[in-house]
Amino acid sequence: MYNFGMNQAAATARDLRQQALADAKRSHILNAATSVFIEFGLEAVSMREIAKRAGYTAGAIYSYFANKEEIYGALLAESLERLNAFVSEAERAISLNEDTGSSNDFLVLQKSVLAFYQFYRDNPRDLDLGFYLFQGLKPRGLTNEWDSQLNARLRDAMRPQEIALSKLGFSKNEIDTEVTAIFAHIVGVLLLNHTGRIRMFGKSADELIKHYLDNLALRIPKMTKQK
Amino acid sequence: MYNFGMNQAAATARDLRQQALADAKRSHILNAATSVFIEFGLEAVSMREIAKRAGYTAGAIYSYFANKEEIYGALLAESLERLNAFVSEAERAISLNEDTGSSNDFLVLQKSVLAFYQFYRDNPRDLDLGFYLFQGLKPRGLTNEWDSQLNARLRDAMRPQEIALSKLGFSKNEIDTEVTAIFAHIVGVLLLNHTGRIRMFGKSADELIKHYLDNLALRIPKMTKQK
Amino acid sequence: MYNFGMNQAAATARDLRQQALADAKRSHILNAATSVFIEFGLEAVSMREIAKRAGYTAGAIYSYFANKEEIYGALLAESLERLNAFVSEAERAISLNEDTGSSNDFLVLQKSVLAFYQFYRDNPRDLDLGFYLFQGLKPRGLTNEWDSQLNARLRDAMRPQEIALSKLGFSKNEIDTEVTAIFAHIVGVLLLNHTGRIRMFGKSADELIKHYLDNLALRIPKMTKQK
Amino acid sequence: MYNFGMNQAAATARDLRQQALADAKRSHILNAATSVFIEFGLEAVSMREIAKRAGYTAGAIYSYFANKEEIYGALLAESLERLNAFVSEAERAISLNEDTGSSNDFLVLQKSVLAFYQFYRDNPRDLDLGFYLFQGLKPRGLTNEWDSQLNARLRDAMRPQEIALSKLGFSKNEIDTEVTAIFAHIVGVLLLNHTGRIRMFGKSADELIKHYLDNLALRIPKMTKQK
DNA sequence: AATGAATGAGCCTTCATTCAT
DNA sequence: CATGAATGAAGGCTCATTCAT
Repeated sequence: MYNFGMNQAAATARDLRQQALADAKRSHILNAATSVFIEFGLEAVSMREIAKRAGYTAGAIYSYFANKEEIYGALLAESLERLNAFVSEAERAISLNEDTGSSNDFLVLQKSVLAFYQFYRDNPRDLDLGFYLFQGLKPRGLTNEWDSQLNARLRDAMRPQEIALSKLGFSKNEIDTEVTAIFAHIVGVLLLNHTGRIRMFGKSADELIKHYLDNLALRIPKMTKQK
Repeated sequence: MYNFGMNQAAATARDLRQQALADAKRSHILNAATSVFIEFGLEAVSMREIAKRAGYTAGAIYSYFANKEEIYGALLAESLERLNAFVSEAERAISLNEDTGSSNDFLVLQKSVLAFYQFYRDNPRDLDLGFYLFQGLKPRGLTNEWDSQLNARLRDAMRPQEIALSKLGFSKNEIDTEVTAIFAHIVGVLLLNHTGRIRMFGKSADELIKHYLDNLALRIPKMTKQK
Repeated sequence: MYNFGMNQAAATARDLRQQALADAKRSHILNAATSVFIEFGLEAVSMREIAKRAGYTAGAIYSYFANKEEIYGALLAESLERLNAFVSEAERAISLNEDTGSSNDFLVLQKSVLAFYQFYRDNPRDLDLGFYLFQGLKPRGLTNEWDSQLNARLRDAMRPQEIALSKLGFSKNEIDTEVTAIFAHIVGVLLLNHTGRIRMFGKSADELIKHYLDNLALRIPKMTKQK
Repeated sequence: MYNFGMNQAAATARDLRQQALADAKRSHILNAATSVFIEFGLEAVSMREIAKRAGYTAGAIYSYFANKEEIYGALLAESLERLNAFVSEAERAISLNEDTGSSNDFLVLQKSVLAFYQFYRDNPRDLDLGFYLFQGLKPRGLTNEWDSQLNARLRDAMRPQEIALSKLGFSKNEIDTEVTAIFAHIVGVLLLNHTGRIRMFGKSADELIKHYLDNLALRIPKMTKQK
């Protein structure tokens, strides 16, 4: 009520500090969850285990997350952020040494696709999490709003591809098709690769992605027109 | 155990009979497991539930399967059998009203790919199992030999595609690449479809598969040569 | 399947024995529950505690009862059986040294009411259970059928009163009213007594019941008529 | 804590102010508890819930109440206050349009009994609390002094009945008996009604109370004498 | 071979309460 | 004074697995 000798700014500052602290702890718990997840897989991620890793009692976690599904959701969100950061970084790298001409558009497309692919290739646990996103999240933990937001972030990571496709002369409808197909293909290849089943075919994941991109190049309207 | 006054031959005959009986019961239990699985999904497949369906007690199952993972493995094998049966059936259907010419080879390729895809599209539970094969199976349930055998059956289901590709003029190496790519693509599309995330892109699974096959047609060596 | 050297009768005998054994264990668990209940009250009756008393693991209880509420229900049913046994016994005691005349009918009424009252006065834990019956049982544990059955057993315990009232000339409607009023009064007195609040009034429970019966005597149609 | 340069009088004045403040806050918390209790029942009254309603954190409550049981006790006291207010109000309503004569005394008795009954009939949550008072309150929350005080308030609510009975010619001893019996009867009827078990008898609570009052009328000394 | 009892570990969650800040 | 983090105990329940019979 009373605020003797503490001005509004100080109070706000304290709130901010506390908020930051809480965020840090949330983050700490999330890290614990991630480490359990990495070490033992998703089904081992129990509240008890997370708490143990984080140095807490099981009950303490509930100060930060309403339930288990919310933790999963947060894990997922964080993963998608990293994906986006990675993709953006790749895009920026290209822009820096860009030259002109439509050939560059395809290069951007390539790099964007590759970045998406490589992120999951090099971070297999995020792939697992991604699969979980696509399958297991219970309604409680994944409200429609949450769901939309996560979907949106996933699409964000594919935005560069869309833009590149657009510049390359694909129509709106074609873009949707190609982007979806690219996504599906990457997912398929990643799954094959991640589970080691790809050995069964004697091919490498990188090869397959390259193959797909090469064939995609054959379908580029602008290039085709130029012919 | 004891073998009072029974000669070796008789004993062997009895063993055989008993073996047959045991196999039949194993099969019976597997059927029960499958039905639970199909009806309620993989996480509902508990020992108790399987046993109940099979008309047994939970404990009884352990006379036939060492543990739960072994059942999962067997479930998987059975699923792959059904996949192969479905694909073979599709192939046979084509052969019956076959006409001559290389256009028919592509038709066979198409039908083979579609059969593979449709099996999992229409039997989502088997898709779940398939993902489980690729991910969750504990070593206990999946010995190396088992693994190879399951892999082999999976490849069997893609054999018709390989043959068709061969007839269409693809080289050995190209065949491997294309088959792997097809497989990856189908898997990706199925995953997208199964989890409903495909809606996010405004495309249908069938559309995507058709799109892929259409593009594949453009790469057929024989057809290209004919031009 | 096969039943070598064991005739049907033997099999049945074994089933019966097993059934008896299971019943005995159910009963054992119920006793454990009762003892916990008596010692610490209803809210201390947890599955873990019951199990501990019974010498079991918590999970083991679920072989005999589907859930906690079912245990409560069984406890209750058993309590009502004892109530009925007690009331019947009191009734029989009267019949033995019965003399004729309507005065005897009132005696029966008195004894019936008293038996009901005394059972709960002398078995306060059954009273607690009874209150629980009337209040707390969750739907799961108390299906409508269960509920009806328990209600029926409760009414059974009041049947002697109804019959006596009938013999004493009360009409059907009057009987219903009086029986309900008697029941309510007994319940109220028992509650007051059980919780010790009755001291607040400087009266004893026995006194109050006597008072009620005395006043009831003044309303007896046959006696009134005789006047 | 510290009292730098402040004389005793000033300190006392401040203490008083603080005491008043603390009382107000206690009251505020109690109101919150009451509202939770009325809305969701006793078992929903958790420290967290109370705190939330009061705009506090759970921990803050402990500045005003030693523990949960103490809150229950206070809740009870407040409930009894409302009961008394209701009964007094009913009494006052009669006094206003009073006429003379002994018939009015019985009317007052009737109204007093009815008010008591109706309060709990129409406020079932308070009935729950009442039962809790009579049963569940742990020693911690209910010191002897507390207990006496609550008892006293309960008796207060029956004072009008006692006075009316006295005016109607009942002796001291008879009054005690009748008041206790009335209380017991009301409690029994309320319990039956509240739990819905009354349906089992095909009677209504109001009917039963009326029945009891009618019979009580037959025992009124003054009226009997007049006859 | 099959039962059914039993275990023991595990699950998520809730709660009153304490305490440093 | 009030917060919010944290505890620790408890709650009901499920499940794969084992084992005597």
